[in-house]
Amino acid sequence: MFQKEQQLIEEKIKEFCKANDIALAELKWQPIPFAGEWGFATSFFQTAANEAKLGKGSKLPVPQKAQEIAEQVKGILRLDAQDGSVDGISHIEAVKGYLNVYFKTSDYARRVVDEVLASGLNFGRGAAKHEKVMVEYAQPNTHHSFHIGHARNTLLGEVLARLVEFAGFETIRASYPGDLGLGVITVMWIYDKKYKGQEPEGIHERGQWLAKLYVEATAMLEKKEGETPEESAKREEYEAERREMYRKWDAGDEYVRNLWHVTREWSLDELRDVLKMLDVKIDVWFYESEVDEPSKAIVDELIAKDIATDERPTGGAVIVKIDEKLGLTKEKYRTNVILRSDGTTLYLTKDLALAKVKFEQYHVDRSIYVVDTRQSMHFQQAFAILKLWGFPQSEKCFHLGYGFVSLPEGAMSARRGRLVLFKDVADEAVKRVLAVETEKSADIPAEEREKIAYQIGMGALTYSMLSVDNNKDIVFDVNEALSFDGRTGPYIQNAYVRANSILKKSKVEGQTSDLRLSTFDYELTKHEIELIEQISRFPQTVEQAALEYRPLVMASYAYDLANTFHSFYHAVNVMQTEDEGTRNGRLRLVAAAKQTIENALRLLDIQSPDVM
RNA sequence: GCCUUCGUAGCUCAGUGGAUUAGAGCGCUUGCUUGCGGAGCAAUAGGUCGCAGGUUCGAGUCCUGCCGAGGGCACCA
Repeated sequence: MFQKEQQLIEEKIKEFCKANDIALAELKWQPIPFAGEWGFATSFFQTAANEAKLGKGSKLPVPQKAQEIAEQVKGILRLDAQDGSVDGISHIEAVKGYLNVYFKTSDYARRVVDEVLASGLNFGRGAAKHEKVMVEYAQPNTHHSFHIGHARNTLLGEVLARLVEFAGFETIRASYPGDLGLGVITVMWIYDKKYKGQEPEGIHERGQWLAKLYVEATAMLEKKEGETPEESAKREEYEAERREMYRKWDAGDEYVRNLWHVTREWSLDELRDVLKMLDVKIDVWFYESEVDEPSKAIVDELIAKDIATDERPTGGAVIVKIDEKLGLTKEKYRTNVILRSDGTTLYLTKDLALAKVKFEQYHVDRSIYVVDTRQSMHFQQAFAILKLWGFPQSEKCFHLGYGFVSLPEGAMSARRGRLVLFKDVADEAVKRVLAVETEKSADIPAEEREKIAYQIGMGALTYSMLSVDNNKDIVFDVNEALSFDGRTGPYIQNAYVRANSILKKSKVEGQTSDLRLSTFDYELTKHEIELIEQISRFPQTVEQAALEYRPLVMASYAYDLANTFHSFYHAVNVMQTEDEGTRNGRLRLVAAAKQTIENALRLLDIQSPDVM
């Protein structure tokens, strides 16, 4: 925001150092980390260290030397500032080896608030990056149900997509459901055997029913301790039936394929509804079943290019000796199979084929995979093979791994049906918020309450998933996830509601342009200064979160911003401000804060309710 | 054995090269509602940043080793 002034000062420092033969190190600017006033700062420690190494100048310890340089620089800058050549700067200080350049508060406040209100929903949006990013997430298996672990995956992916999109990248959202394999066949087998023709009412009931069938089927097929010969025979008979169904599916048997299509659609109906609940709009659907057959073609290509080794003639598989092909002497990526000896494909085969499609058909420059951290080896191998294959994009492939979500009683298990379903948690969230609403917000019409309860409840759940760094495991506790106090989604939403409430009361909602004359030339309190400071950091936070692929950076920022607003709210009473100019300035500041909170929440896939 | 993630307050977690005194939330203790909605604010207590070396003017942050925990290592996904 003050690049011009910063540049000017930088020039003067360089001139000074050149004239005085000081080996100036690179100037790194940062905001002054003290509350109450703002500006930018740089240190001279590196420069002082350089001088010491060269044995030049006074033999002071580095910190003192840095301070000496800072003071000298301050000396020359002050003269210029008094000449009026550095606009918008109030004063300059040399403290502990740092040069602090302070802004004129009224100028700074006006610039920040003006920019936010002029940009609105686009405040913080980055300039076009001219690169295409594809984020792959929401890859649950069909014929199961969407649980809380899938929710973490989907929210991380969606927020990442929103971040890179807002930061200026052209963004494609991709989903890759696993719709084939033994788990899928198992559900179809028991359905066909025991429940043919049945179909529960309701999208979620029907999807969840499939997950229950899987549990039942697994129990029927699992070997038990001390089973009788009759039981063993029964179990083996079931197993044979399941194998036969898999064979028929593979052979394209019409009946089995039809059964598969119908039941798969039940799962996808449920998935699509969950995504709608999470406000996620997927652009491209890659089904595992659709990339399976085409992926076999790339195996031949990799053999022809001498990247893969065909050991089928000796009864083996098709493998890639990754380390050897890369010329590595120490084992790192090792060797992996890309085609089984029986000619069927693997996870890796399909991911390689899919990557090719992403690069060649979708022209993706950066490819991000939001997948469980346990698969990091798989992705390292896949990216290494893509590099061997000659795709320069392999350098910009990124696996956003995340720790798995478990329950206080242990890991979730689809086989045993020990799952916490997303839909159940969402319903519980709404129930809990409604209970609070009824108590605290009796004035809100009943028909509105349900909608608000959903926004708040999902805000709590979503924030709880995003406020932990992605590489950490989460032990899911409903009471923690749906907490409304402290560092939570509702806390941030409440800051938005309060800002909204002030604006509504002051009747300037939607016509803040009438306050354009406010110039912030009154003495700002430290709470106002901190709020403006926090707001001004939003654009760089967007940039950082997007380039580092870290939703947590934005989640932390949103909390800090809300926290600063809540403090401001208590310390400064806007409506009771007597001086009209001051009150108008504060109203504009509240409008800017409201806008920034809304923009931050939107990036976090959390809604901003007007009242709560 | 090799690779990888991690070890910060009683608990859950931020902070990953620079600024007094390492920060939040929960929990504990205590104030604040005749004020724009208290899902809030303010204050107090609580830390040899796993251990030991090293690099650096400067290390919770980088490097090495050790201890402890999780995850992964060719025909599952």
